[in-house]
Amino acid sequence: MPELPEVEIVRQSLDKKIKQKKVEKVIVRNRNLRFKIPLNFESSLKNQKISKVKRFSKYLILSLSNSTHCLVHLGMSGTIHLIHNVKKNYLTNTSFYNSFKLPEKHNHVEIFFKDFKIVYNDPRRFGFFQIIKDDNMLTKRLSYLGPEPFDFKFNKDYIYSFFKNKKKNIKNFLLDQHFVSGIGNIYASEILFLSKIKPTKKARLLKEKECEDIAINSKKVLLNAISKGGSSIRDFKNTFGTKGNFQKNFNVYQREGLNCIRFRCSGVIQKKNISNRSTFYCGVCQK
DNA sequence: AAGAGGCCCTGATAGC
DNA sequence: TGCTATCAGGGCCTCT
Repeated sequence: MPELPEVEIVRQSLDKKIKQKKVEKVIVRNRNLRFKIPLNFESSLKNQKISKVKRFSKYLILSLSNSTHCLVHLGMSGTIHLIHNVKKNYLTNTSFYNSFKLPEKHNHVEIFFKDFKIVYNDPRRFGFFQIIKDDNMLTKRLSYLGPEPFDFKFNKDYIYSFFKNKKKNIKNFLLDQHFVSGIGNIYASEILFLSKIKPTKKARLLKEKECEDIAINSKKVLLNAISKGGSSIRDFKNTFGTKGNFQKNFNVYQREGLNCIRFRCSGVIQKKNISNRSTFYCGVCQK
């Protein structure tokens, strides 16, 4: 489900809702996520105020009033649902919230606030929750990640020099969080399409101009996705239950066999497995 | 050290 | 209808 733009959408709606709110109760129904949720997880959250909801790459960070952090990753299939006290829903204008029905299964973590709760649902359980002791530990925990595409460090020179002597193909590098963080399988294909680069091209063969295009188009694709509310394939919704719209803007992803949208290009969109992830590209205009 | 591949897990869908 | 195989937006671990 979530690449950087989807996580950012969740962050925005979550921050609006729980900033400065106190956690009243925590229920963990299944501790077996990617990492086992420790037994003291509940007590580390309870009675803490959420000072802010932040995000880095695909990680959500709930910063708590005692300067610890709750690090959250949604994995492939994690979603966060906002559930209001039912009684109050009839009295207030909440069609907004009611549009997001809580699934029946896989609600692993519930965090209660005064008059609502947030529920973490994750069928595949690739996501996780971790308590991080302080800012230093948080920095350490995330230090393996490369710059986000928005970072000024993610520029032509960085990319070009990183790719020196690298034998892997460019598609794999866009997915490599050590190189750049936040891009996932959908947006990797989209970025390469805009950059007119074939996903199987070896990284060390990229020209400086192509590296520059990657820097520019990575920002462009992700920012555009955020502005459209993320991509709602497989029903991604933000915490309020509103669907994103970016999937209507896919140029190549899930468009196998359809015509290339590029002006005067006669190509047809191809689908190819690269390291077991499906990859879409135009066989004609991406070189 | 870089790179390839397997694995964690459930659910939806396609094909027989 | 019911079986099996394949695929899904991520990332960690191991092996070479």
